[in-house]
Amino acid sequence: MDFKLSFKVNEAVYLRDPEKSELGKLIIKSSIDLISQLGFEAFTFKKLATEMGTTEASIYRYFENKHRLLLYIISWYWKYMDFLLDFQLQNLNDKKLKIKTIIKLLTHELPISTGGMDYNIKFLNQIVISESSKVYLVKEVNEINKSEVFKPYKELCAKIASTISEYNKKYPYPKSLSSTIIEAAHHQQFFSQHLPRLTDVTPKTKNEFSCLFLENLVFGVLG
Amino acid sequence: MDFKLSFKVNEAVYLRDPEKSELGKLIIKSSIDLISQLGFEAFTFKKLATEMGTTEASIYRYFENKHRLLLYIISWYWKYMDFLLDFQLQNLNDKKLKIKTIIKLLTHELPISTGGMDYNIKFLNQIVISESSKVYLVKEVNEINKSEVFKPYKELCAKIASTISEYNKKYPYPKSLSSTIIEAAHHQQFFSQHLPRLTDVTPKTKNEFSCLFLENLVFGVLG
DNA sequence: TTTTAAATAATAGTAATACTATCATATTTA
DNA sequence: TAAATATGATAGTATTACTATTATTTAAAA
Repeated sequence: MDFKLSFKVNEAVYLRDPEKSELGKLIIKSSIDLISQLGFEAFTFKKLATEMGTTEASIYRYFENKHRLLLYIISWYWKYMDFLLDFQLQNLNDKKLKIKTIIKLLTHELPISTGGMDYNIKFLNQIVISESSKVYLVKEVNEINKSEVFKPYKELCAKIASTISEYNKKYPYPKSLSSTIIEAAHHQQFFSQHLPRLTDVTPKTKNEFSCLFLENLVFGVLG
Repeated sequence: MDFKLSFKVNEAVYLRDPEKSELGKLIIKSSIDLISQLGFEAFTFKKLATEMGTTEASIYRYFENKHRLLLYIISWYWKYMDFLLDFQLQNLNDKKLKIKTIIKLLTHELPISTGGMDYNIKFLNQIVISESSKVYLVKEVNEINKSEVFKPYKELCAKIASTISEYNKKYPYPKSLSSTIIEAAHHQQFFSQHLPRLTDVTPKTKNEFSCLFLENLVFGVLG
């Protein structure tokens, strides 16, 4: 099985499409490595350029600033999740199993053959957990939102919401529950790693914890 | 009723205790105003100093950097919430009502007579919603956590968790539910303001929405 | 194949940020 | 009254977050 995964990210996010050149793809790949290593605050275009053996100016031709670059990476991830969701939910008829599959997808490192994948998924996962909320928790959120760059997140959220509504037609908050489990999946994973007192994680449940908590939560509310 | 609210924030957060001088108190007050106005990313000590009519150097004598200052503000808020919680839960015997009170506290602008309060609570609230997760979503989280500066958050979380356990002794994830409702209270408020498609907010429910969603969620899981 | 256009590299430069250091002066405390 | 402490005023540095210019390489069109 030889294939390439590629997703079209909204043009407003970049100045030049990074998927369309080798340098562009290297920028994304290297950013994922470097952001996961340094954290978003310490990550700079200078460091990225040095790491890649190119210049700051070259990177600025692709992205206006590092926030846009992060937005690109996170958007890519949301599209990727959307794809995986379609892929894994197809042929599933059991509605409960559908929701369980969604929760597994949200709380585990993503499964994919490394063959078709240029980016380090383990690192991408860490970035999504620690940095994704920084793309919208900014003063300019309303401005940024106008260019529809948050669409992938909204679509993912809507898709999960429709699965929730399928499972329980009467539940009144499918979208809020959906965004809550996405966000909770991230912060429960973060907390269980770094601030375990904010969770009920135990050494034994370590890897399964966030998944178990969310399953209990979701089926608790939905019945 | 004439009183002053003041909470001891962990010494590791500051270089000099801002509660102990007029300049210190002005730093906190002005920071709350300026961060809520500019957002944390655009907020700098230079701008704060200019706003206050003092110098950068003076502010650096109180806080190592702006991240520590934010941590101070957020810690103060957590302690304040803890106090309000004690205050509002005292004499309440109905366990369901206790949880409802907690959710109201988390999802509404905080009620307090302006008399005893130096800080702008409306602004503080906006900061907590938009910026609070930035204090722990950093690469140095483990290092920072060693100095116990996240204790106020953990204690608040533990307090809410114990109320949850009181209500339903068998529920296995009181702390995770607690941190989840705290975080969800913030992001559902943020989303319903800025990215409403991620929620089920309606023009009619606007102000009550996050509260209603969380009540439904919590009593859904806890029975 | 040549011409042309586009992408990248190399280099330089600027304003702002995130600090650190020094010294004088004012204020408090011993 | 002396000594310690807090603040103000000023300066300075390394890094960040860009923008601009020109030369060189690579790719596309004629």
